[in-house]
Amino acid sequence: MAVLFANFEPMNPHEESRCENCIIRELNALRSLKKEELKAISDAKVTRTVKKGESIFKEGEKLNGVFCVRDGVSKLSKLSENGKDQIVKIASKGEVMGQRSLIAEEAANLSAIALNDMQLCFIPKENFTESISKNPEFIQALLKNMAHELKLADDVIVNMAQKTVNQRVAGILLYLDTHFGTDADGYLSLVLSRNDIADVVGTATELCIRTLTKFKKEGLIETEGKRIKISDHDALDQLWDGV
Amino acid sequence: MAVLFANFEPMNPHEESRCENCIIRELNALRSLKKEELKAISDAKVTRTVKKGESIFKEGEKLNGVFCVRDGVSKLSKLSENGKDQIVKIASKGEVMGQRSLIAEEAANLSAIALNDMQLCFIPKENFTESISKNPEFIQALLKNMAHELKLADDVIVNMAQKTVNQRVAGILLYLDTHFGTDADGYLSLVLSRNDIADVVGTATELCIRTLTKFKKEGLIETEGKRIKISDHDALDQLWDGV
DNA sequence: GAAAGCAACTGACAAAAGTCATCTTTTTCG
DNA sequence: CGAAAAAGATGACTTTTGTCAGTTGCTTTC
Repeated sequence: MAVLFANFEPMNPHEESRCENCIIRELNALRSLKKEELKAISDAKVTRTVKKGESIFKEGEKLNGVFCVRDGVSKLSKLSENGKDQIVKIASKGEVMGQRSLIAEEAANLSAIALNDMQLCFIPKENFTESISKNPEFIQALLKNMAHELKLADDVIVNMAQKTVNQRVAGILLYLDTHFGTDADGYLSLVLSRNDIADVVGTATELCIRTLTKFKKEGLIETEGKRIKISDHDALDQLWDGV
Repeated sequence: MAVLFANFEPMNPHEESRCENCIIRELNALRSLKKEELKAISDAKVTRTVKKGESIFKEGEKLNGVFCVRDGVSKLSKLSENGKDQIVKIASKGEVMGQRSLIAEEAANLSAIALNDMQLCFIPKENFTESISKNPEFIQALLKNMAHELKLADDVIVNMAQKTVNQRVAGILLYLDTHFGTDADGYLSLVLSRNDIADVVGTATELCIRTLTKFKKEGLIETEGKRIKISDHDALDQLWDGV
């Protein structure tokens, strides 16, 4: 399985996207939040609309709550010292952004930017931390979750350090396929700019484009504008695995 | 500050290294473990000696406890699919290994190998998980800790993806300096093989050696056998920062 | 203390990745 | 709509990184 992000499993598309559902899904696999807590959180939340390209929060900012993605997709990136952005995570429906910062009581380490029009729920810090301090099951679920994310992060470190750009580009394509699926024509549903793909892979945009062009010539993918269709999934898998 | 590992702050060298201290230090900045719990853990622990080069645990293994480092240094690495080892962390006195796996209830993601002769305390799973389930302050300290490690891991991802081998070699030298200090002659106290340095940096041993040779010619470092002395700390800093 | 084995090192070359300039296509917006 | 801006694409070139083959030198061990 192509691990380029410390992400959660793909969401069941039939799942509802109400806020109650979203916080349960991300933070609370064990359904450990009590009814009253959900109600309290639900009442406190503020819904916000963010347009494509707009910033949700920036690295270094102090967050006073967490954002739950109701709809749309956001990239979480960090500016490296050489001036290039590195995309560390892609958050979509049902995922929560900012909880790491709240828990660690640190400023945000990443910037969040909307990749398309989004609907967000904002849950104030107080509601979030209250659940942490008062509900042991909730903390345990959170802890387990973080421990799992930490493993995935280690995997990403290994992949970034050891895989070639070729392999990592194959990886992001497979990732987009398993996590966001394809449209009616077989094209990857989540359309990223070449520049964003390069920022995920950690390479220059030109090399990213060249790599995609090469994949196209080799019959691994087809493209139409910025849209990409995977035509030889197995070959991409093998490329990723280094066969 | 050079972040090549998701590690903790350097340990105060005057701190005692009894087990009570070690688990407090790593997992329990808030001194949240109660006296009786410490006693119970202390009684249950098993001390073990591991010689240089020996394995402590291997990735894929199921751990039935955590290891606390009493003395010596261990590398935590993962074999990438292309057959190369990537060192993800260096654990030294006072640090705990294996807790991530226990918390996530997953097999070990990393292998631990002693870099020199070591003294370890083994704390059985039951003692560890009991503290987790019964002591809310303990979990909170752990959670906060994990959240912080996650931030560091993200930083490492960015560094591996965006920095050159040159910069990353400078980074590990600075890291070794701040975390393990120097001996009487000014040489870095923790002596790694060129191969291990390469495995931290994520490059080939030959390139790692060449880079060190270049640093030597440029007057950034001096070497004597495998020992390394930093002669121009500022220049290494600037290199790391990409100035 | 000699042989074996390993780690450090070097040269020569190949492959991968980055950069700069330029051109084309698509998208955005007044 | 049409101009301007942004994104995509490609060529030519440089730099970085990887690989293979081999030498040197240290250290371990019988």
